[in-house]
Amino acid sequence: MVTKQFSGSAEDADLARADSLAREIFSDVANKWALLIIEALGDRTLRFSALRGEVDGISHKMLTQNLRMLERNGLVERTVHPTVPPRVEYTLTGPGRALRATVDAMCAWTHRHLGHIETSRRRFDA
Amino acid sequence: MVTKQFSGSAEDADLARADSLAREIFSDVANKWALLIIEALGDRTLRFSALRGEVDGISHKMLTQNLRMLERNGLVERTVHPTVPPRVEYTLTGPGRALRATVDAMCAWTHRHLGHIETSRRRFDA
DNA sequence: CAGTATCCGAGACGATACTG
DNA sequence: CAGTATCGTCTCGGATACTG
Repeated sequence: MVTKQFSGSAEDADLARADSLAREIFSDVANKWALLIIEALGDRTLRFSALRGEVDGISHKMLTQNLRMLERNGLVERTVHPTVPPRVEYTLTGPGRALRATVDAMCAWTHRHLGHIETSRRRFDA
Repeated sequence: MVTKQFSGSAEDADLARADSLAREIFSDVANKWALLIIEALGDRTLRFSALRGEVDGISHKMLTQNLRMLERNGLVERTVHPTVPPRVEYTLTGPGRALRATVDAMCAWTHRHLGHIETSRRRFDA
C-alpha cells in the first residue's frame, strides 16, 4: 500500500473532487420538482403530456428543464419515437428507481407526521 | 359505516385539505438547504455558529431562515440559554430524526451512484 | 405533441449594518 | 453570539409564441 506523505496528496484531491461532485448531485436532486417527477413516474413509462398531468401544478418549462437534468444525470431514460406527431416517453433507470425508494420514504414520512406538523405550526404561528 | 352520498362530501374536502398540506410540507422540506441542515445536525445538539460551520457554504441568512421553517414544522427544537452572550442550541425532534433517516438514504444513494452519474453526464454533455 | 426561445415579475440569496 | 432588517443581484419560474 502506498504511504500517505502529507495532506494535499493526490488521494485527498480525489476525495475533495468526489465530495464536490456529490454535493452538486445532491443539489440537483434535492429540489421539489425533481423529486415530484421521480415519484410521479414510479415504475411506469409516461409520455411528456401524461407526466405533466401527473405532477400537479408543474409548468411546461419546469418539466422539460428537470427532465433534461434527470436525463443528464442518468436517472431517467428518454425514448423518442420518430412518428408524427412525435411521441416521447420517459421512464426511470436503475439508479432512478433506487432513488425513488427513498423518495417514497419521504412521502410516507410526510403523511405519517401530518398531524404533528399541523399542530406544531399552529403553536408556532401564535 | 356511513354511506358516501356523492363526491364533494365532507370527507373529500378533508382529503383534499390533507393533500394540499402534504404538498406544502413536502415543498418546505424538499429543498437543498433544509435537507443539508437536517443531515448536518444528525443526533447532535449544535449551536448556531457550529451548525453554520457544518453546513458548507450556507449563509447566515439562509441558515436562520431554514431553521425557523424547520422549527415551525416541529422538526428541530430551539433552546435559548438566557446568558450573555446568548447561547442557542438546535437539535432534531422525533419527527426530525425520522426524516433524517430518509435523508441519510439519499446521501448514501448519491455516493453509491457517483460513478454512474459522472459517466452519464459526460455522455450527455457530448 | 414535444421542444425551444423570449420576456418579465417574484422570490432566493449574499453582503452589510445594526440590536440585545 | 444570535438575530433582524435592508438592499442589490440574480436565478427561478410562469406565460406566451414559435418550430418540426
